[in-house]
Amino acid sequence: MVNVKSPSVKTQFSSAAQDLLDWYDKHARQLPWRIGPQARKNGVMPDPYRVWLSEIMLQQTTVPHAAPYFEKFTTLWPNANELAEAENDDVMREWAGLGYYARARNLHKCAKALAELERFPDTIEGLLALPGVGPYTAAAVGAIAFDLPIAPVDGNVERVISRLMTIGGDGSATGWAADKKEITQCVQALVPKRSGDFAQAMMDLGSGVCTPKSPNCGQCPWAKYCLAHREGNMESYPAKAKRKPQPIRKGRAFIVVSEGKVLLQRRPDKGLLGGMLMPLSSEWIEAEGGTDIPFPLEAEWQAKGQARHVFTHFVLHWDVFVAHVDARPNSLEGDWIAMDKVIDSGVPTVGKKALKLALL
DNA sequence: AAGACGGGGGG
DNA sequence: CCCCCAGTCTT
Repeated sequence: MVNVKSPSVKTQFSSAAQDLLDWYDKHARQLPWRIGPQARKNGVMPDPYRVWLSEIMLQQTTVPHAAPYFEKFTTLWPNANELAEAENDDVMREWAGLGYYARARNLHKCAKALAELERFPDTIEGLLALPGVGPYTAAAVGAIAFDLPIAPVDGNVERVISRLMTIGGDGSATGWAADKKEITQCVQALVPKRSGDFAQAMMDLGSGVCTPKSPNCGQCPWAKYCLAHREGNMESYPAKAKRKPQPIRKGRAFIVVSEGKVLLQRRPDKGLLGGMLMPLSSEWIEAEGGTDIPFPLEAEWQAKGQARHVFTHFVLHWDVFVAHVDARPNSLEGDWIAMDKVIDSGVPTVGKKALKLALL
């Protein structure tokens, strides 16, 4: 256990933090939601709304994937009040493809909560009270938007600190929960006055230099402090989580086309792909052999192949069928979307795969 | 403490 | 193909 209060450790940490800031001043990524280090030194601070929006999008999501969504959202809804007044269907449609759709529902809920407040919460407790904002996001927004003296701890920070201090590597005796607590204490002890830039520097370092595999230690401002680097054992930190094999679920997609339009239905708010538009489908079941799934209506169903999609905890094998019918069946509720528009109508990626098989 | 919850990128 | 994720909420 590192004693973060010992004077010699404090001195080392202070020097390491400064080295990181110096590196960040030279190498900071330019990102759509970011105010660069030079501007921040001149007193320019980012709009908390944009910081919050970016951090929600960046949960379990890479910068290149999130960036175009950020541009679209801020164009459509430049502030929390505008987002609060949006139709929920529009918010869900624009989120389609980003994944973890509970984030989108919480995003809209949060915007409505923000619209009721006099100003954006600028304390950790205030931020934590917002829907969809957990310990990481509260710390990130607090530090980046308000320079609160706190360090957000995400996967990048865990990896960087794990290596810097050789905490929680393969074969750690203490267990990951205790290791993570120690990592959090360490990075908190490192936080300098420029806490917002420090937080962003840690993300840039983890993302571009202290990468999970083949870290670029030659470019790292912390190589001279890094205990894992000294051991030459960087990739043993942090310990890799053991992964369970994912079961296979099977089902059938039923793409119904009538008068040049395709039927989509909105899924219930709770659960997988909650609140999203999807083509008709059977249930997705873990089944041993073949599945005998009934069709939802009498028609000439044409088999179009199998869409495969990896979810968090299972793999879907989705047999896609299409039927062209003369009249819209009265028995089927939903939205009818023009065939040439339906692929980009706000359907999650798994639904897109099935629609492409059926229509292209 | 464990499970649910998407999707894409890299080697 | 297998690895890695810029987490939060529920149970």
